[in-house]
Amino acid sequence: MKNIPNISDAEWEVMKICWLKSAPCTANEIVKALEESTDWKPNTIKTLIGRLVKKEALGFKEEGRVYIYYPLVTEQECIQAESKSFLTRVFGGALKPMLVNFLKDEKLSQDDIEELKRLLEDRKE
Amino acid sequence: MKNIPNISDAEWEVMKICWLKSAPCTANEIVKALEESTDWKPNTIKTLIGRLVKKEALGFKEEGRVYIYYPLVTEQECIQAESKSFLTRVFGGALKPMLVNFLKDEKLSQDDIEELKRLLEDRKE
DNA sequence: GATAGTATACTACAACTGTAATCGATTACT
DNA sequence: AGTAATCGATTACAGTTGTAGTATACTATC
Repeated sequence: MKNIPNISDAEWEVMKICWLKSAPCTANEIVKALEESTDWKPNTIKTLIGRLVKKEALGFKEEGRVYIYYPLVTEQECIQAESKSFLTRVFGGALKPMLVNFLKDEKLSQDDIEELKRLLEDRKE
Repeated sequence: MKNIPNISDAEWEVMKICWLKSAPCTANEIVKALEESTDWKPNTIKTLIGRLVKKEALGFKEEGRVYIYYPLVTEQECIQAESKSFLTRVFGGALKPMLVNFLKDEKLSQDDIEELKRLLEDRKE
């Protein structure tokens, strides 16, 4: 399998934009989107895009005068990779203790709990 | 509440040793322990310890000629902090999607599933 | 007391990150 | 044609991290 590059916190925000929009987007579209959720300067965002290209997390095509960018890695792949690294670091790779920890979280609603339970039900053969 | 310092991957390994041993331990004890699980040079480990002291994740007392180190933050606190940052970055802070993601993991045994289900049961009022 | 062994402290250095400013090329407007 | 606006490329710069080497101070030994 393809190996997923490390994506930093700030870079992750850029990727999220690109994943959200199904179509490839220009640097400016990314900048616009991020100016709503962050207070990063356009140059900062350009830098992040550049780094993601270098890491091969984003690809681009020249379209006339501008570049249009598109993800080279899927959100699922990245989530899996990040999750694994988190799990390894914090829980020594042990899935269950991690889940136990989170299932205790206050913020789960009764509905959430129901849904999660159903999910577990389905896993039983 | 006290604010938890950022602890890097490598530093986390050092903290795990300190949390494991309930008693405060010397640099050498930490080095010994880590030489079994990693191939870091003693100096590397000393550096990590030093950084953790500077971040106030570890404290120390001089005990004759050597220092003995002890955690200033609990494992629980750090796990919570890391978990939160992971959740925010990767899942935009949404707990349920994260759990859904992990509950689908292949590596859960039937027993695990049972236990997790019981945990959820207990949460229902 | 000179020397060899330790312990901690200081220094090193490149890669990655967050955060941007500036440069150079091109285009659009006047 | 000259000038301003725009886009991507290059450069900047400090803080963190991984990974250690070197220096310094103290102690134990010969």
